[in-house]
Amino acid sequence: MTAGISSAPGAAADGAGAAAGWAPAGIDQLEPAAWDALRDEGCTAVIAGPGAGKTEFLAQRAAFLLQTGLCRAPRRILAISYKRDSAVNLGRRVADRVPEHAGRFVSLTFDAFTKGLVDRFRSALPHAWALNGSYEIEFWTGRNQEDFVTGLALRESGKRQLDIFGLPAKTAFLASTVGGWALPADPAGMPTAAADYAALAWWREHYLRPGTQYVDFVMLNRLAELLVRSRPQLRRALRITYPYVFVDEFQDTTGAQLSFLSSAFSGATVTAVGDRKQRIMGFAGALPDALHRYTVSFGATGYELTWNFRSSDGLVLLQHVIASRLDPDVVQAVSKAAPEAGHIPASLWTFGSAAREADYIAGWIAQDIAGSGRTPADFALVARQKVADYEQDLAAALAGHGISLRNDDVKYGEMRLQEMLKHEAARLVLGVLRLAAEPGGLAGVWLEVTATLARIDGSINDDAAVRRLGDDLSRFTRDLRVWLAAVPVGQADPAEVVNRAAGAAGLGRLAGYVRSAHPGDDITLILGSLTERLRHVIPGARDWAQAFAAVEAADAVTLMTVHRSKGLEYHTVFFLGLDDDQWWAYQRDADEATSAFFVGLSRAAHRLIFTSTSPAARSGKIADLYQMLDEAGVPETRVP
DNA sequence: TACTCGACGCTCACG
DNA sequence: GCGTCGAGTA
Repeated sequence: MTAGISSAPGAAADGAGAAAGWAPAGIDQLEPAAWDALRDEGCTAVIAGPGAGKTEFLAQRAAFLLQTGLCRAPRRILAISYKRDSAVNLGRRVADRVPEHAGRFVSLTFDAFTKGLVDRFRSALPHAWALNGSYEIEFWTGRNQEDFVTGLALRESGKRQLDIFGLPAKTAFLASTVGGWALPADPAGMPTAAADYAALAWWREHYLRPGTQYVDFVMLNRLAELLVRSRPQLRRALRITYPYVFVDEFQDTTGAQLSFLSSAFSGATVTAVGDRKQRIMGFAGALPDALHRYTVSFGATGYELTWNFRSSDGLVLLQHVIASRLDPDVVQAVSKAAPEAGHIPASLWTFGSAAREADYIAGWIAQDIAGSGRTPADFALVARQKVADYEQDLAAALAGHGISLRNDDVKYGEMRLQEMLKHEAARLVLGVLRLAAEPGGLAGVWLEVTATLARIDGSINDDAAVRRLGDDLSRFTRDLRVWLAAVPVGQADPAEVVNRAAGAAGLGRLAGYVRSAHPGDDITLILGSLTERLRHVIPGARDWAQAFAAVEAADAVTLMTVHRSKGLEYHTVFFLGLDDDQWWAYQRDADEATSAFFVGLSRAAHRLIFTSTSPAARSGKIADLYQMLDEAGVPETRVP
């Protein structure tokens, strides 16, 4: 854990001397290419395949810059990610590694950063693009965009031709057409190119208008880009504050984001990390060659990390077969994972029916858990898409062995399960229910619930008031327990159960609290979602305690799409549905589909099992994928 | 009210 | 590629 520490934390000294003596803290080893990239004083493009320890590399690079004084106080490092989760994770990792400098590491999503610029410097926007009052953020659907393009084509030509301008339809209109147009400081002249003309028309309809102005995050990005391009003072201030910029998952960068980076940070030292082989956001506007374009325009030095800290030898060999298909020049990765004996690294199981598949997988997982001490959370079931198709059979089969299945992607009411379970209000209500159903033994839940109640009450620092809240809570849960005891699980109305529990805080006060503490969130949506989730788990529960625990499903086998699995890892991964139905889009973009295949299969650390219920798939549209498995020597088992 | 036909989403995402 | 949903028809 502490191997390799040779620089005292905080012993920041000047320049090259300190840099030469610096060594990473908190990890055992770093591969040579990572060392070189980490100490490079210019812009870098770091190719990091699955399991390369991207987050750790960035955290160590941050430690290097902060501890050696290359990034001297009060200057900061700006780290840009795409997902909120990733931004939070990276921030946390840096705080772990260099707590004394954590305040100078700013980890944000791309959209959070650009929106923040527009909000803080809105008065500096060129007159023609001024924000008049408070704007509204709109989430336009593909349909909205298509209607706009159709309408524009109709107005301009009288002909109902979608692609009259050769414009992309659906969500690509905002991502490419609006995102691809740099706002002119003075929009007096009419753009001549059709795409730019359409982009301006979009701005006219939604933004350059009297009354409320509507934007989405692509438009906020364009406004932020205009801001830094047209105000040299702001650009200078940004570069002084953030001389170092990190961009994670660079292969997912859109054209708009790349243009923002160039306008805002072309003088800064940028560290871009990514892997073209994991580019699976093309349909949402990610550029096909973002890393290459960045390398050219920023004059970045390329590095390739080839150690894989996640996957065993056999799996790394399999990954190489698919990686070579995506990039013939790819360097063979080297497994640095602790080996585990006794596993067949990869196999392919084929079944006669979906029911048989679910039964067999469930039994196999149960047996493996019983014999190994692993927990359900060590297993993931990954599918290309439409995971809901699998959920019922698998959940029932696993439940037969006392194992629960969690589908983070599924929406209950208006919210995704993952989102809902993290929300303070849902956690409060669920906590109250669990306290009522399981008296004693849930100390952590008690603390969380009383803390939330104190925040709602505004009495968090008033000991007497907090004690009173605790007493009220005891009384409340006791009454709720009596009520629950009188209602059998199967016969209760979940909505009433949730509403009663919400009464612990007072429904009106809870709603008011959510409005002020979580602007934009809606208590009725949250409680509605929790109600639906409860309704969903009740049939499988023997009593209330079981039902409430099942809502959270903390130790469960996870079922998810390839897209959600990105960045995660599991001991054993089942890659479900190697058939034409799941992979119908293969023909549309074989490269992106192969990348999705690569992302999904590279989540596995020790065991990977592909499954199919369609014997015809081997010679169907995804014959290529099967051929790669054959090439890698993956054995096939026909399960009767 | 029952039926047909055709368009469309699927995979992500934001304070 | 296919299931789902909405518009249109009788």
